Amino acid sequence: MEYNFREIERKWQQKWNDQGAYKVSNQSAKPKFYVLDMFPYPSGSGLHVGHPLGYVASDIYARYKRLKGFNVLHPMGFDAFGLPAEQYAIEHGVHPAVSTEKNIETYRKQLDNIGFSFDWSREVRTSDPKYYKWTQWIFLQLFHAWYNRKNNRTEHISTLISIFETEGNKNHPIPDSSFLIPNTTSTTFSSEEWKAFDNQIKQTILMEYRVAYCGYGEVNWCEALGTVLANDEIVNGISERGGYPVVKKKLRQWYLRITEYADRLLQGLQTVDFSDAMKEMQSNWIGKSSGAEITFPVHNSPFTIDVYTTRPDTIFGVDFMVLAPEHELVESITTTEQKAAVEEYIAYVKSRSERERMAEKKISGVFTGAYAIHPFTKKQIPVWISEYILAGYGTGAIMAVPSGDERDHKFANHFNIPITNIFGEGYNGTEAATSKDLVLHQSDFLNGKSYKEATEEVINQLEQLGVGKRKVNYKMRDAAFSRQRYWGEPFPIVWQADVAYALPEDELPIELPHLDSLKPGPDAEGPLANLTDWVNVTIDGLGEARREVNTMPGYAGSSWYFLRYMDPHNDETFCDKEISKYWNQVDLYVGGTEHAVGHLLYSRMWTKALYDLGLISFDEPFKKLLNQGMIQGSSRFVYRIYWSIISSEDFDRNKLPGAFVSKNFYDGYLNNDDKTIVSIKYWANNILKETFPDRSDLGLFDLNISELHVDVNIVDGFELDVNAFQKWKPEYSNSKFLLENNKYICGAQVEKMSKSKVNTVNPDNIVDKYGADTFRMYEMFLGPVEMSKPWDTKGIEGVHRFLKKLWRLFYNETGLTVTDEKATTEELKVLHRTIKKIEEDTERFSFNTAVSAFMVCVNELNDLKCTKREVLEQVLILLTPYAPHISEELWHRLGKTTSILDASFPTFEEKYLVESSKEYPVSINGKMRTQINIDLAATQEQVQEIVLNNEIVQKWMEGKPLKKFIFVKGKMVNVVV
RNA sequence: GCCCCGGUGGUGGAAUUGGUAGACACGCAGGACUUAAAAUCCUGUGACCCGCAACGGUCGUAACGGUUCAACUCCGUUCCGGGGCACCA
Repeated sequence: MEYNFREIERKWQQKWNDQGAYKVSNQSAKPKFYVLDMFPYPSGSGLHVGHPLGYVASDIYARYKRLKGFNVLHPMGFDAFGLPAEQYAIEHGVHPAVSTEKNIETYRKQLDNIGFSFDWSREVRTSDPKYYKWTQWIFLQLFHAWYNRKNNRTEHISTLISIFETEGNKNHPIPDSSFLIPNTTSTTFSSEEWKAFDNQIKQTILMEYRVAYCGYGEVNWCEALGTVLANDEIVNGISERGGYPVVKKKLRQWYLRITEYADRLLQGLQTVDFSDAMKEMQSNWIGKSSGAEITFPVHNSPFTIDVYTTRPDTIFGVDFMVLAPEHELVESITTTEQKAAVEEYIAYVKSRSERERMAEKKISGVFTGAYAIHPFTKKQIPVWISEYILAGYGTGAIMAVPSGDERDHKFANHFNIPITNIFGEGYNGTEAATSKDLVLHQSDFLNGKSYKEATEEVINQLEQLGVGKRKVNYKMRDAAFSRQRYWGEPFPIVWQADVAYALPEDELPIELPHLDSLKPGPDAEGPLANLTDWVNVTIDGLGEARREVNTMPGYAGSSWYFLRYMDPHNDETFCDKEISKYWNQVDLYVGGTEHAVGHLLYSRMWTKALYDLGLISFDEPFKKLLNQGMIQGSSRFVYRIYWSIISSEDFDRNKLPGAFVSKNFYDGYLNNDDKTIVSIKYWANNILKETFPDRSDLGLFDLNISELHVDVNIVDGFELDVNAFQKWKPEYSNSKFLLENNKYICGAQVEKMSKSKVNTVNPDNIVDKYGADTFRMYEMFLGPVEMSKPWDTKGIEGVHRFLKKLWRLFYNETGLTVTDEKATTEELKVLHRTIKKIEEDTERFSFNTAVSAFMVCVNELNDLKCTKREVLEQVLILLTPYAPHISEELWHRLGKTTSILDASFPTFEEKYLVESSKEYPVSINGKMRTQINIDLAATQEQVQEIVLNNEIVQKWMEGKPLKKFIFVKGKMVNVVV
């Protein structure tokens, strides 16, 4: 009986599916466990071997927990809305709905091949109206909500209105402190004033408080994509997708007021089990810093400059000030003499694209001619502008302390600004003293004080003088929440006279209308603006209105999908509160780090808002996050000669065959190795002679070789399958190959796995060749899940061999060999050692070492010729999460009638691992010297005596006196002499 | 520039708390079976040295230094690779 994995796997996948073996109920006496994968975006190129890495890991854990007696929720779905889907549709001339459907089907098939235990009856698709009805609904809750800073809660907007009606907004200032009440110069209003405002003004004011709000702001506009991008969708100033230039543009945009949650998002990190790297990435993104805002009056002028600094203690070291070139005060304070220079500089900064400003690092700036007055010394401080100060951060102005800040120091040196040393010997005159451990000098009342003391003291002084205050600052901005796109959720919003009105909840979903052409609308609006019939509506009680034509961004649907899995078919609510109370937080969330500051922050914010509004009962969505590494592709290259030919008259270039040289020759060519170049040229000229026998005038003019990606699937290791290559690229079917050792050797490089680099490996091929169980175990065997590594199919044979070996523990040529005999102690030792190891390794997500442990176990049972049912059954259960198909098959072949999926995880029994005597490793001065067999019942004194009397030990001690005798963890001893 | 992670045989990687470095697998070499091949199985496999033997010695976890009876593991400095953030005050 051979291990026929194809038949076995097909059979069990079918059976499990038919029996609904993975269906999970919302009611169970068992404890719950929620294992979630980041759902994939179904791209046109299908799944590659990198995608399932995390899914295999989570599937193993989910199956393991099931064996451990948990009611496990392990769902899967598709993140089907968003820019990529729209672009794919545009490129392929197919409607997004159609191509998305097709891609999902491909993904589904590929996923099914691998034998995951997903409960597909709970599948969600963000582009399904039944799903996005609730995305829209949640949006409305956020629109109807405001963030109450007094109690740090998201509340319904009605509570804000009643506050306004009784006391105005004096206790709840507008979040944007520079916002002025329309037709006034005030930022506050009384209850009487509120009551007197007309509806439009009231709505404008309320908009300033809403959690989901609309505002005008500078956004990242991408002309080529015709849409706005979020900060985290831009890489180095160009769009992440497509690599198009991005410029600043003022547009009406929806935002989520995520900044109000900054502190809670930060504090929440302490309650969740994320990796330190992930936590750090998020807290860096939130970017909380504390310091002071200080006001500097401008000499001989009515203006003042507000700066934000994290080092107010260094205030006596201020030698100059710097404003962002875009700072609003620049024009007002610049002196007549400096006007020309400043204007020239501002023009220069404007002429530089965002890209250039980011890429370059040279020091530039110009003096405004103005002076600020130091709040304590009353000294005059020159005010400069420079592009290294950004208008968007802090106040857009700084007090520069060159002796304490590296960039300020370089700036001062560059422009010969004298530097005040406030750190005494701590500052060496050549580079800034950035350490916080230094004591202040030349700092008046702060002299001799440390960073901490001085900061306290100076802020108190500033506050007393009324020229500064303690200030906490965040780097994070509110999240842009609208896109000028088609393929996303429409907003349940209509506009009338510049006021946004929410559509009633019972009209949801606002379905995305069908659109044939996806070209952007007029005035930088999305494609929906073209659909005038849909856009213009008449609303009961409101009259004629215009629909919001933006759609929601990709992260809208993914910010709450983990809740929908709990109760996916509910038409009454997004997720029944009792049910979400049962499943509660996601116990294990598996996915890549690339979502660190996008999706993960947004879903954490949504969860907090929903929690505040009383809709769910927990405020952190993910208890434990496991980051899987990326599987990179290992690209292969061939090296083609470009024919540059000397000829006296025309010839048919089409007849020229492709000419490829093996890697060795290419290396020689790169290194300018004369011998290699001569031999390549000789070879190439021979090809010319063969191809054009009657043309002796043809000759190679210059050697020019370039590398070409070649499909990794036709390369065995590094050796190219020449025939397959010629089949793959028919234009090279008559190509010539310059071989080394009779082989064509390819070059290699580790790159991101992508279709364009033809280095993708389709899991279907691996599964077909070795089976899903082998594939699953091999993906784990590759290394720790968290680590990125290049895909390499080479070692897969070893894992496959392991499964065949396992099969032969049950079967030989004649049939089933399993017996009901009692297992020997030796055999039980092997079993229990394995139980312990598998349990420990699975619990700590060390799946690679677990796979190794299985291999050791089978090798040992094989050596013992173990055929005992008692042992083998338990091994199968252990193996189920890792290789479910073969386990289930053998389980049934042992005569079981119930599924192994419902077995329970074996209990480890210590007694089988207890030994009566053991080899004590003995080290002398920490160096391993020998092993001595000692009865475990021996006391420490007896062990010491035996060891010291040992011949070998005595030889090594060479008669030196014993200094110390150390027992190490009860398993070895160290003799110190 | 700053922050984080990492660097272990020919290769992927083990070593969970400072306690026998190199588990497991690939590759390679040799052998068994076979007419042959595939498949399978067995043996060897960090480097160097000594020797008839070995259950002998020395070195060895990027480099250097430190702490310790004992360091892949902790500390310091440097180099290299990967990722993140970026004139963020």
